[in-house]
Amino acid sequence: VCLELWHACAGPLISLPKRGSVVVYFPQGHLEQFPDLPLPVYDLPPRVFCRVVDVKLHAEAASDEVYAQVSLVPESEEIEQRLRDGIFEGGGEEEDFEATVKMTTPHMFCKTLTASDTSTHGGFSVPRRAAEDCFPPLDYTQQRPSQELVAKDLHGYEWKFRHIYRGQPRRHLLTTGWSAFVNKKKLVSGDAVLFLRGEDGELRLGVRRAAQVKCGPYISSSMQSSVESD
Amino acid sequence: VCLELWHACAGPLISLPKRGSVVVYFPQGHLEQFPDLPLPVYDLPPRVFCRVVDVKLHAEAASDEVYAQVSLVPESEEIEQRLRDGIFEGGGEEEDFEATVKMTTPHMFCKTLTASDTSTHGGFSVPRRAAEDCFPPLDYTQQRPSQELVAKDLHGYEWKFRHIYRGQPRRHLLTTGWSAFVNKKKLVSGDAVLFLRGEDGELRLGVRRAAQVKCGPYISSSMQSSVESD
DNA sequence: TTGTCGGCCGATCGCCGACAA
DNA sequence: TTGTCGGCGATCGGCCGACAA
Repeated sequence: VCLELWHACAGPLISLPKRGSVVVYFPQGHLEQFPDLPLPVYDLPPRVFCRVVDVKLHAEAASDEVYAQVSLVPESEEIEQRLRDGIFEGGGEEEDFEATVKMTTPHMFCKTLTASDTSTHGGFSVPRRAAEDCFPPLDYTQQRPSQELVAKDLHGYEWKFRHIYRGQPRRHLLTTGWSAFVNKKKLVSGDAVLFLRGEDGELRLGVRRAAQVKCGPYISSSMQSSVESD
Repeated sequence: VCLELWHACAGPLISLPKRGSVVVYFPQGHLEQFPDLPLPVYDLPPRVFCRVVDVKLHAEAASDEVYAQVSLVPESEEIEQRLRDGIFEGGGEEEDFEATVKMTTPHMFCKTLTASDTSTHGGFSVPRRAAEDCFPPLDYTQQRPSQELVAKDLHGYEWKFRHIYRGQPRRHLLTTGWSAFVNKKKLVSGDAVLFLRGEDGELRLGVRRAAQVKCGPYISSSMQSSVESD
């Protein structure tokens, strides 16, 4: 999974702990996901100091929803006590990925889809700055310059679009290929699409759904066995 | 869930134990569904004699796959021993539902879908006997007699079809409404559709997917807690 | 008896610039 | 600069009988 794309899709509010850092794990939050769990969990402490041994980035195959798999191992009581006393060694600092992305990957844009963008009547209207920043330059000497764009999503799947500069006044549009993308990703007006040009010039794209009723972040049970493994 | 329709969809190879009967439960088969189960399961006996206290019929909302929820309670050791000795009281007899259905519900048919049935080019060709057995009679004095059919699926959802008798030579067809059904149920050539007219004359329909790679029957963990409850 | 096809017509898709916010 | 619309050509869906398996 492309690191920059993952964070772009996750949005600025999401930050992840660094691998090797220490975080506080609240079993209660985990339990609320499994009210019927047949485990003897009544004596679990309210919080456990854990070392982050791995962070894996994923995306739902069906919805493209991004999530992270954070593997934890409980710290020894000794270290735990020192942490409790305020001696934070390798504490739970997080990476400010937005800032990093802005510096190393300036060629990115995110647009909230309009009714016209998602209707079957036409294509996608690309903001001028976005097209100039992220897409390969067109041959503006032609009357209606166009090219084929190829962009990979979080799963590595390649999407093809016809990018054309036309109309009076002139504007950038994605036409052929766009509706297929909207349909497959089940995008609706209000959702956002984002493009991102990597250092290598490779184009990537992702989606960010409009805010909706959510069930809160899912905490998988495989995390639990990591905790138990100590 | 309609009892006859459930068994029609399940097919002739599926039979269920009667409520109140005694069956042999193999924990091993259950465990294979949960290789990572964090339970102390090493001392489970290879088989447990159980009383069937309930049998509930269900169908997957997404795929219409039928499955049954069989609630078990372990028998006492005493009865278990008597059963072991060959004294079968209320043993695990099963209902031959196919035979019962054939007697009480003769108005049923099952057809494997052809390429033409599932193509977008046309509708569904109804076998003559099927239409005459299951559908309300048409007014054959008309040149192209037709009627609207309404049929409920396993979830109670009503599907509407235009049933027409036309062509040279004459044949029964389902036209308007058929493609919507094919799309929603994601039917492909090789799958089967089945119609069934109940005693009350009400029409029902179900699907039976073509044989494919399966993961074997799913054994839910709620069954487990029933076993544990003793 | 019924599976597939060509013909045909209407609905929808999707590309275009006009126009205005 | 860009969101929405009318126009319109191409494609597709879906109903029909012809024909043959």
